[in-house]
Amino acid sequence: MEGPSLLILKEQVKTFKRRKVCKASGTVTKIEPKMLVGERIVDFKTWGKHFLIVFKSFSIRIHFLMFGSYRINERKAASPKLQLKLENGEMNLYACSIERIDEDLANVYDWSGDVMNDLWDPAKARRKIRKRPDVTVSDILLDQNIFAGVGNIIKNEVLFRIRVHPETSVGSLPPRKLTALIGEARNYSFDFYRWKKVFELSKNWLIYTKRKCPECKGPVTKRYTGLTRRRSFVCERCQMFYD
DNA sequence: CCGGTTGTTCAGCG
DNA sequence: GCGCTGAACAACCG
Repeated sequence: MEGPSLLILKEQVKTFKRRKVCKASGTVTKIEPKMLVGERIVDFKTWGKHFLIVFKSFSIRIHFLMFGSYRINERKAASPKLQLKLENGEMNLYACSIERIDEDLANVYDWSGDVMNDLWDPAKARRKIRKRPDVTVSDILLDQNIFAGVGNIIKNEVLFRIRVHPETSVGSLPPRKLTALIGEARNYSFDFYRWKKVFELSKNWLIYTKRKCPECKGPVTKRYTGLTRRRSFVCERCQMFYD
């Protein structure tokens, strides 16, 4: 689950804000669900792929990883990692990682590193990238310390949109291409968000899982790129290799 | 029905 | 102590 999906979740639970937890249960082991009972939800926040339930003196961090899912005021067959019953509804979280954060969130998260946050700072991202010229664009986009919220789908679509090959090292990018990469990481994330809300995300993929390039109609090749070895779909003709 | 994956952490190694 | 690799986990789709 990539960053934009968490913004959608945040909207779906906003009616639970300022509500108290009436019941809490689940198979989670890192926290004791019962400790949440009686606590009032102060806010919901996201940082990249982290979904944060903020209580008065602590927060709960949810990470959905690859297979996590949720239901709001609905359930599915599987037993939830965490189920919260509020005064006005319920939230069911499945197959996710759940941790308690006792520190002040301001000391844990740098909001300017989240591509979808109002405080996103592209110049700061650029400075971080400049320090690691040998890293591939594939790996740099997936680096949560630089582009929190970007996942493998966003990576693929951003690289096609700016016509850069996934195996290009960031140091060899012309300055304008680097600007485009940073800009499109945020820009495509918002397109992802808008399309996902209307169930048209996959319909709008240009390169991800595609077999034919939408531009030149040539073949799309599948590679496992960078140190992360994540899937990359690439048009070898349109996504020029700068090196 | 099996293979693959919108992701991350950690053990084990040299 | 480091950087690197691969395993582990998980659930659903095609």
